[in-house]
Amino acid sequence: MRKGEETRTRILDVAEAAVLQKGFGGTSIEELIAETGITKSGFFYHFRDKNELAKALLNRYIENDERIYDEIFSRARDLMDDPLQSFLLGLKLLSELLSDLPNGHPGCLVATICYYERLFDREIQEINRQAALTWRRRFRGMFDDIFAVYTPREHLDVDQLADMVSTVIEGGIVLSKALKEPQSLPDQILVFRSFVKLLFQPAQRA
Amino acid sequence: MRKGEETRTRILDVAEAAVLQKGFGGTSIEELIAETGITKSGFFYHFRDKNELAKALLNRYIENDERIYDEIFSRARDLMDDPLQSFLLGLKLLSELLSDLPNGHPGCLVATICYYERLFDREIQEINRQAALTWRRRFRGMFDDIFAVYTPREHLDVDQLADMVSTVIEGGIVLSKALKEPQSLPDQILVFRSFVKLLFQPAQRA
DNA sequence: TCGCTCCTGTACCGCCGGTAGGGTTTTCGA
DNA sequence: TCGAAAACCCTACCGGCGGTACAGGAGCGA
Repeated sequence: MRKGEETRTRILDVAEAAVLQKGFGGTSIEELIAETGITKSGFFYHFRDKNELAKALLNRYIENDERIYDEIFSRARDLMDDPLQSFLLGLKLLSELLSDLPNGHPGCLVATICYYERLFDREIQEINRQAALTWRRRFRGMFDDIFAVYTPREHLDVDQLADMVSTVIEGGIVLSKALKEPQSLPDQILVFRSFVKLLFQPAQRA
Repeated sequence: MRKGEETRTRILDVAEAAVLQKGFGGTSIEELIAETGITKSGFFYHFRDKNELAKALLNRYIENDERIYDEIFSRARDLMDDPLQSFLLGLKLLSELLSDLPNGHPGCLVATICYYERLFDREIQEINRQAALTWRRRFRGMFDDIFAVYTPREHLDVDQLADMVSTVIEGGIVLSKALKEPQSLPDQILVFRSFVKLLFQPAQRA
């Protein structure tokens, strides 16, 4: 029971790092069992096939992702009463967290799966879709709170505005990886932060 | 000569569609030769290995990508004298072009390769990096022109602002694919367009 | 007619995903 | 403490795939 969980976790750890570097197709099961110090039979005891590994990997990734967002934005809310200031602080904290990663963001599994769609069954694609929808709901809630207090200088759809957070993060990850500049991702988040600040700044200024 | 080029192009066409749907690892050479109606020997006559196929694919994709941006933004410049208005129009045209794709954007090869880095040699990674840097230079040039005329309401680094265009496009593609909502990508570009408009809007307004 | 481009055909190698099935140790609850 | 379930290991095998090797042939321009 306990031991099984641990081995399973170890496989997932190794697999996650490999998949984010080489994609699913580029990650072989034989390489995973070699690094985990397990046999092939042992692997297939835990996961029926590669698809089930992908599902477990994705679910764990999403869970962890949500936990991080929860922590950051609830801390921001504790420090700032105003919904706009709280959101802006959250973006700042997120940017700092990403800046502190020594090798940059390792990559997003949701994005990886997007570029692999045909290889996986509908269930995984649906998990992926739900993850993106959860992001939308999360940030939409924050923008709703902001709209209750502030009037934007430009009319924008709230869902699209909420999606912009995910867009900037996913796009920032891609750009960071392509450029081999880990700092790009946190920088892009701060640029987006400036845009949000601008959007809710009163039109008339002294 | 002529015939060879044609076959090569046909292989690349089939490969590009397959790679964007399943990634490189998920695309088998055997499947490519089956669809192209060629033999394995024929394939390896044109490409030494999968890595060379990837290189040819990437180079062709980037070339085509550049051509599209050239067309859109030069048309926008023809229609608008003002650099800001011209850029805003360009974003609009880009958004419309992407809206008209029946199945949404098929995916960006540069992003695909990012998530596959370890599978390819340094040369391909460098091509990828140069592509992202070319995007930066292109949009930086446009923002430089805008800064010559307008004063932004918030101080932002020009390179980071230029990168934001790529970020939004790449992120929009990922989100579009994850959500299975093709309209998200053009929508996100328009949200970004509003941000740019806001950034250069005079502080004082009637 | 020569030679080059552009292939086809055949045979083979080793890796990988996955299956099958038997055997062994570890763990934990009754 | 004992027994059963959990958590593996071992061996053998299959078919697909990336890639190699090499022989040969059709078409075509000089």
